[in-house]
Amino acid sequence: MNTFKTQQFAKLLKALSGDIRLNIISYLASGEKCVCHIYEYFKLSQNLVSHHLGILRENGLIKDRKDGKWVYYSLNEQNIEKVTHFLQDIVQKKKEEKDSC
Amino acid sequence: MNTFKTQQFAKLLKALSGDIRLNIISYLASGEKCVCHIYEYFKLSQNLVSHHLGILRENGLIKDRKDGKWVYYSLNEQNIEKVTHFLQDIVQKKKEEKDSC
DNA sequence: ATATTATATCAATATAATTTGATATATATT
DNA sequence: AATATATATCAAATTATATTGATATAATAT
Repeated sequence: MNTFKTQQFAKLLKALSGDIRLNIISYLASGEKCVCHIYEYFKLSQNLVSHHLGILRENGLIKDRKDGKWVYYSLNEQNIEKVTHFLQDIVQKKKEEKDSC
Repeated sequence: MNTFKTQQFAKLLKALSGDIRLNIISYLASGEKCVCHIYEYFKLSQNLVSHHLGILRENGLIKDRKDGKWVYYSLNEQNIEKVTHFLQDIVQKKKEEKDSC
């Protein structure tokens, strides 16, 4: 079943695709946040948010920074952009296909 | 839990995020294909591919066109681009945040 | 009319993701 | 040292998604 590359992006897209996780990503666009701010903001349990942050972190979509007892999370823009570029390339390829008709 | 808009995009991303579905999307970048070509290309069962095409179609990510007994599928670039723009906006917002420091 | 081909759908099962509750770890405060 | 706080992790339960096999529909060909 096709390329390793596509499989990798499918994994990244899956990580982004959860309702909670996409909201967290959106929230982090306004800057670095510690876990407690995130779960208070969304009124979700600490362990649930921690779990979703873990998935985003494991997939390289966010970065973590520890300071005292707090862990601050922020966007890893470069990897998010890899996803947008992958999709953009597909759309672009389609457009070029059209031009050559 | 946050905005309707984010929820919608989470749904679109989920539709894109399956390994099979993302491969189909990639394949359709090279032009319109009928269902039989798609499942033969990937060596998958007809009903499985039909199911995944249904999900992509319901989410507006691909378009269908019936011709005789064939159904041809093609990318709905506009809606795919809505997803990339959504993600791009998040990254952009983060960058602006940085600039103002 | 019958048979064939392309696609979709349905029901059952298998697999995976999410959520909850409990506990562990590490840091900070008293 | 004992307590409190922030975060992570684990196991169990719930819910969602993927896959398979069987059947339905609709168009075409004989």
